[in-house]
Amino acid sequence: MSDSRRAVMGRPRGFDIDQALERAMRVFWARGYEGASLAELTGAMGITKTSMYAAFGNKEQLFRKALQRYGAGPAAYATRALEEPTARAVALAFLRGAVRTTTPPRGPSGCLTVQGALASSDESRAIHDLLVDWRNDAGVRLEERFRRAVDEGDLPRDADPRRLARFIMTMGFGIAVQAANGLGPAELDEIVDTALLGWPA
Amino acid sequence: MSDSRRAVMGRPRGFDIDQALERAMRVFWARGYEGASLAELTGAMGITKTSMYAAFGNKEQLFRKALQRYGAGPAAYATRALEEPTARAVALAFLRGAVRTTTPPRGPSGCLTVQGALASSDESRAIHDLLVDWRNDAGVRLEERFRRAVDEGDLPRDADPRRLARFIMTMGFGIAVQAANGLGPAELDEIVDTALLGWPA
DNA sequence: TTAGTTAAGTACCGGTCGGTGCAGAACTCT
DNA sequence: AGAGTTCTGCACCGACCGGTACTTAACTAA
Repeated sequence: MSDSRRAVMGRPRGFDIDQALERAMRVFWARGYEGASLAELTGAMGITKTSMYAAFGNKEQLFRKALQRYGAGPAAYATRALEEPTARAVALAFLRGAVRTTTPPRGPSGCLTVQGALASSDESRAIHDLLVDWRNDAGVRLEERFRRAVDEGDLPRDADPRRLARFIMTMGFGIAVQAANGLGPAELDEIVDTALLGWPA
Repeated sequence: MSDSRRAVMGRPRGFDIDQALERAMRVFWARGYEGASLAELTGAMGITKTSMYAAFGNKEQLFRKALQRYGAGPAAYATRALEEPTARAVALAFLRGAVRTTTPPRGPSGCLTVQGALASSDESRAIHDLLVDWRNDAGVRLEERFRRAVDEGDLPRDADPRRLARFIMTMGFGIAVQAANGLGPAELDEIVDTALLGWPA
């Protein structure tokens, strides 16, 4: 491994592919999949359409790569939250993370996976479905974590892990919309506190 | 008033303008503002582009009329809920209404005001802002209702009406996303029950 | 019948969409 | 140096975008 220093043939790429992807991700985040035009994407990436196609394939694959990067970066809080010791701490960390990510000091408000393609025309059905799966996967992982919490006695025996996970996911999605509506982190944190008032002891 | 039977000059309109608007609304609901093309809109409306422009002005005004119709029709639950006798009943009616409207037996899943233009390119910024205002207005009306509930002693003196309203709105938005994700009314009703567990006595 | 008014259908507008063909530039390998 | 390989910039593609000019159809008023 570590061929990164191996000399490669041909003209070397004239731009940082990671930085270009980061910028594309932010455009998709702000505009959604269909709302982001190639002109705006490549403009923000600082490269031409030709270079984008050579490096990423096409717009759809660029979005898929951007979504991967989003999951590993801004949305990593969702995975980290699962490591908290109690179900309540998981829920709190998850929602606080959602608040932080959807209200960055600079950068787009909201959540890429929600803004990406909630509604869309037929051509981008593939992206729409990809995002549905992405969001549902996050819910399933939360559900499994809560199920473990029941096993560990950290949640009451009669608690319904699936239901709790869906509730937390619903709050997360709602937070994304509220962030797009202009609410800031302080206001959203209040909402999170309110949501957890009824959390099973 | 009631000039509807007055004879009007010129060739009579060959389609039902109300029905056409209803169909346009459903296309916007499913596709969002930008995702709905004139071709698809007029196709569903059963008229030509020319007739649409003559009757509604342009795409943006068609959307505004469709949004009005949405507020008076599918989204009327939001206003009706305010008439419930207690704050808790208001919250429950609001969320149950959101569930029903976002999961119709036939017709698009989700909420038109959320799917419409969460993320969008610059050209449709006007529609984006219109929807932000629409959603925020709904929150303000809920807040006022909860404030009244505090005055009437129906909510505890220390309850924060704005915070509660924002929480309920957040749940409503989240429900819209979950509906778009494929959840059905039964599952969403469970989520609503979970959300109201911590509602102030 | 004729003039005036409004709607409908066709054919078209410039602009932008995502995507490419091609020539040349910049590199490695022999 | 020369061949082989890869990336870049420009010009361009057909398709579709929202929107419109113009002719014709269908009505009322005189």
